[in-house]
Amino acid sequence: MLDAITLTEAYNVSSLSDQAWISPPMNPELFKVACSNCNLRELCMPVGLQQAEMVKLDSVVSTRKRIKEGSHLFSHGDPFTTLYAIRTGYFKTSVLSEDGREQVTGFQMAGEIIGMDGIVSDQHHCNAIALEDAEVCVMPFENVEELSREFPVLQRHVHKIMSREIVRENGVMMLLGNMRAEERLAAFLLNLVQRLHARGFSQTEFVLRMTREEIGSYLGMKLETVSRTFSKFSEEGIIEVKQRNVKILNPDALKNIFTPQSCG
Amino acid sequence: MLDAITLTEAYNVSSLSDQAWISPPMNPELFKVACSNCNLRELCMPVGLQQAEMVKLDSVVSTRKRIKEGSHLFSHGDPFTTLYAIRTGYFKTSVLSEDGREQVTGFQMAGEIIGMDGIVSDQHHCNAIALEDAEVCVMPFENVEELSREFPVLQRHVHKIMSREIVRENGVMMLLGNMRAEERLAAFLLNLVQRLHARGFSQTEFVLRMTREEIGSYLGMKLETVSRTFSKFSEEGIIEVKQRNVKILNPDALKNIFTPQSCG
DNA sequence: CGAGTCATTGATCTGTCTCAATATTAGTGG
DNA sequence: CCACTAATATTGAGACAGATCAATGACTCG
Repeated sequence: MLDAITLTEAYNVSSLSDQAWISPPMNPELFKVACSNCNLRELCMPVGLQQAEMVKLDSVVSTRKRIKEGSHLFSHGDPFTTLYAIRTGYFKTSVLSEDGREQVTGFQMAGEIIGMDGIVSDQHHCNAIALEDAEVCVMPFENVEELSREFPVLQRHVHKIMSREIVRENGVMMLLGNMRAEERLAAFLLNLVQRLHARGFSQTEFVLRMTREEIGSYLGMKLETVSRTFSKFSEEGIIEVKQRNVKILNPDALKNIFTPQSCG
Repeated sequence: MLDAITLTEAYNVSSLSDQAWISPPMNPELFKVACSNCNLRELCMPVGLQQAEMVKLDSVVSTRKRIKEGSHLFSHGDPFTTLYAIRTGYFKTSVLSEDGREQVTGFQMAGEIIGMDGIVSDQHHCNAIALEDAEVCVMPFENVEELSREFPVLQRHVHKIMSREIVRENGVMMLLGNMRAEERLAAFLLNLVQRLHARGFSQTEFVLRMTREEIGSYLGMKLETVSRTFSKFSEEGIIEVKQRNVKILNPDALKNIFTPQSCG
């Protein structure tokens, strides 16, 4: 069985780091069909399951589904029936206010679970939109619940996934309620890099999958402010930015942005 | 069996509305010991359970616990073992940034469940602090999970409670990311009134349990701005404010505050 | 190559913060 | 019961971070 280190190495691109601004390797061939044989199993639904349980989990995943860049995996109001595990590609989730303002509530990547917003009222509250061509595992929630009743380990894992989302959103509330523009962007970049690193990508350079406007919506600031803040970090030698390509030159400086001052 | 209407009437104070600024009736005698006989069962854990299931649920609630105003039910870093159902009193939950800034993540009242932030890492991420003397039902999470495996209805309910929290936080993100000070306070008041009404209290007048600073922390604004916005609503005849006593004179005007403009 | 989308940068404006002073209320002890 | 204190709330004046408006530049894709 692959451990986390092996997984990391399988995706590691640091040996390619002399080629600047490369895209992360998103070759679909790397992914096997079943959970029990999936490269993402250390990050995704099967975490902590025994082999026998994991084989059972394979039966939970009913189908796979491809989503074209820009199209909706689900939309506000859609009936909720299933959770989705992201295999490849990136998503954003967002909510719309009654008067049409969009708030991006998160950016999701491979191994992350989306759709939990739909459980409470059997219909989705968010929109989930692919930021690039993507593939997801369809996990009918009935199946998840049934298997959860059988396997306490899976039950606990499902609870942890939902709890993690609650805690993540607490962090976003801290960000939106208490931080200045620079702090927000620094927190965003650090979080992104940390999650990419957990998937075996470089800790220093990556390609943003979202526009300045989407970043701004997520961080509660205007796209111009996002752009200006990127430029400021760049002038200070903390990062290098070319459009959506970002290289972190001084991670410590990014972490030291945080000082108690006014918010927005 | 009491239905929701009966519950509402049991708590209704509208007949006392000529006495302005009264406190909601929080007589502990109203509450019976067991879930199966609790006035809050239409709002709390037992929603949708059959009598037999509810009797079983009684065994989940191991003990009750009293918390003095200002003291912590749990704190960041505390080991997580149980969820809590609020019987009486109000709580705030908050997170602290590394440099000591507080972000209030929510205000909770009778019938609401807190502690779910602890599941993901077996320790709490939030602080939960009583805003007045309070009483909670202690529900060891092991028990909850065990009974969930037995009763799909309870399992689904637990999932819904967590999903509801995710959706609630999405709403707060919208508020913090996209709304002006007036909109934030209006949304806050409307939400509070709606939840109080569901518990049988007046739709028009109530007593705030939290300081201006705590409201401000929750809404991502300074206490002075909270106070000014209260005064503005008051000058416009939308509400009447005397310190923590609030009377909503024109609910429609509150709902019409929302117009797409700049945020914070 | 051309049109549309996305990003950058500048100049100005404004909502909210900051600092500061005062008013109100609740709690305490004599 | 009333002073005294601490906590909380209100209000004012000025400052500033980020929004807005606007123009230009860079990239993508058919």
